[in-house]
Amino acid sequence: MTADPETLSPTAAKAEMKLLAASLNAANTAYHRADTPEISDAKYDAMKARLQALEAAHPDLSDPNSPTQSVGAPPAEGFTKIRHRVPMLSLSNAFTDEDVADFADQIRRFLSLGDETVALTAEPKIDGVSLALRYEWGKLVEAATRGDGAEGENVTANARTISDVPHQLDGDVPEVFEVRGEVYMANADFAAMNEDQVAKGEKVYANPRNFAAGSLRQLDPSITASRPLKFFAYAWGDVSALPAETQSGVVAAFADWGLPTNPLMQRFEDLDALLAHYRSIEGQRSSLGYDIDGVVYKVDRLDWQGRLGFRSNNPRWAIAHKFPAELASTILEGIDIQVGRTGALSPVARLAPVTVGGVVVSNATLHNEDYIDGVDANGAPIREGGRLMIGDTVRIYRAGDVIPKVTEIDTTKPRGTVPFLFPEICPACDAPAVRDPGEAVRRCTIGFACPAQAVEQLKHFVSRGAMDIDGLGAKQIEAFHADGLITEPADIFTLRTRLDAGQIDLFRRDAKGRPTNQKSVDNLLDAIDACRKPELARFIFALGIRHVGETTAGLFARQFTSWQGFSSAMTAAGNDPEARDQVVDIDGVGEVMADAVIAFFADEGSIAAMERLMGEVAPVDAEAQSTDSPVAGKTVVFTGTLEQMSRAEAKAKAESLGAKVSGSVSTKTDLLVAGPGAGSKLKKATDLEIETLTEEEWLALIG
DNA sequence: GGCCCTCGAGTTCA
DNA sequence: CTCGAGGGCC
Repeated sequence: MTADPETLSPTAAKAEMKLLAASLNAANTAYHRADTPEISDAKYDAMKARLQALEAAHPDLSDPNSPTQSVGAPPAEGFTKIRHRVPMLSLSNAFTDEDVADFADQIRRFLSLGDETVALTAEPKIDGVSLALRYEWGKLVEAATRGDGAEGENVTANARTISDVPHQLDGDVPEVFEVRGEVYMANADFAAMNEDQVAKGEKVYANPRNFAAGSLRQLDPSITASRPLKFFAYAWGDVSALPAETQSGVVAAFADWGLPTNPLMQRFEDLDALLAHYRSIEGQRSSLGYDIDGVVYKVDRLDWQGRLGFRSNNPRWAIAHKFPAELASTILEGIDIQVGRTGALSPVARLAPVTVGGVVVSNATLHNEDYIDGVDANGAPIREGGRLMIGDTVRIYRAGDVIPKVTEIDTTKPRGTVPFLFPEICPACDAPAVRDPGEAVRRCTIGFACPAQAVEQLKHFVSRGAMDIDGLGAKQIEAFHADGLITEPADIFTLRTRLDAGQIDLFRRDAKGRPTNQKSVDNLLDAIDACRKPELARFIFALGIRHVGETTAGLFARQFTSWQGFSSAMTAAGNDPEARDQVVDIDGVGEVMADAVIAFFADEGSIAAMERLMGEVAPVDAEAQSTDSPVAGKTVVFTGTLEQMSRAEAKAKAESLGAKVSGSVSTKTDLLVAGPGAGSKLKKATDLEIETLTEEEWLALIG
């Protein structure tokens, strides 16, 4: 490809163009599949430039579908997003029989059931990938992965290639029915497929779950079709009606509709029988033919599921009883210290690589200084052998089959001899690192001035739950920070003007440190511009104020509704004890959180950084507390004995309707719900002329 | 003051 | 996922 495009014969030009187009398309596919290493970016750019030159010289031969034409159109760099109408939550875990008994007790208490039996279903927990299938009038219309639980990826075309997934359900199916379940790959199929992959020189997967996940997320559905994926249906999301009043009834309906369901699912009224089933499934684990990592229990009655409702991240009516994790032994070769966003110094174990649960692990978290010393927060020993020494043989496992953890020292092996001295200065900036009394964590003391903390803060700023800037991930932040192009959040938004003014050069690296092209620079700047009007909650979260996570940021956003309202309230709280009290009075905010936010709004450095940032972005006002329920925004107190529900249930219900539930009557109380036996609170409420309702009246009010 | 629940922060590997 | 710690209840 050296001949001058102008002088090339049309036949030769056409042949070369065809070849180039094919290579570029292949490279695009490989890149987006992120499967196998392909040609370098430099070579890609050169080939593309050559094709463009040829097309310019021979416009009559140009193919309208040429890969050069896709420039300007959004790259097919992934799947479209689908917002789950009902969030796809994870389950809380039980590890012991006692945990399971606690789970059952908690349900009984929450529902005020007394001695009534709670029937539970039990089914194997498939180690695969969750998938949501939306059926309308029995016809499959959409399939989505779990994603972060709120938003997943649209993998409809891929799901249609799975033979276990019916395109059409049989029988009497509600108008809208979103079936949820697990996509998995059988062990035998996995072994055979991986052999194929080796033969073809393609990527080898570590375990069936990764293979299933990789297969489901292929951009080319024909590849998904070639993978032997299977599916079990066990749950549902958005539905117009339900075919039964119990968990087991709905799953039975699934089977009638033609969906595959797990044959080992059973219903139990007796806890011992339930646990026996757990042990039976555990015994069959190796002969099932597919990977499972525990047994899931669910409250069978759906009306009870409804009353139990949800905690912030998981339902109260289900739990996963996990099998004991696989352990592996390896040598502790050293301990590294990482500096987090808040300056926390976290020790990480450097291990001789070892395979655990099908994955090679060479690092593992050690949590904190005490953990290395082998003691808990109270100084009580947590492991035989005590303090970890470099050179020890340690046992590790992957917590939740993901995060490697060091558990214990293998005291049958020769012990290490080198003690680890926890640093008292920050390894990133040499500033003193101090451990406050009563705290487990040692922290670098200079905040944003520490380069490690600054980078972590910036990463947090652009991260998914925060500003979520497409194409500006951790790697890019590190690179831009190292080049001095981005040293604080506001710098992200001035990249374009600085580039236009010729002050900086962005044509340097992409995610992998390879040269960028005009297109990726344009994409990045457009993505940044698209984030100039963030939701208030995301914006507050992005600031990275200590103790203010996603939930608390949301709380502040709903409370103050505007950036102006929030920032002026926090500034005022710094100067006026009464204003501070008002912040502490917000339900869910205490002294520590309030002071952290106040300190942030009083700090000169952060004030200046925020001012610069506010010149670039404009957070959009949040919705005030929902107002469409009769109790929204009201402060409610429950007293006396509630006869139709427990205190916890009443509180959860009231809060879900936008009410604030308080424990004591004050002038701020709007409503007192008094059951039999109400005493001083009722008297106080009457004295204060606060509206008082019986439990029946309350239930009538909220419908 | 102690207990329970929830939230925040940090973590691995592909 | 896990641990530590904050917040709120008893």
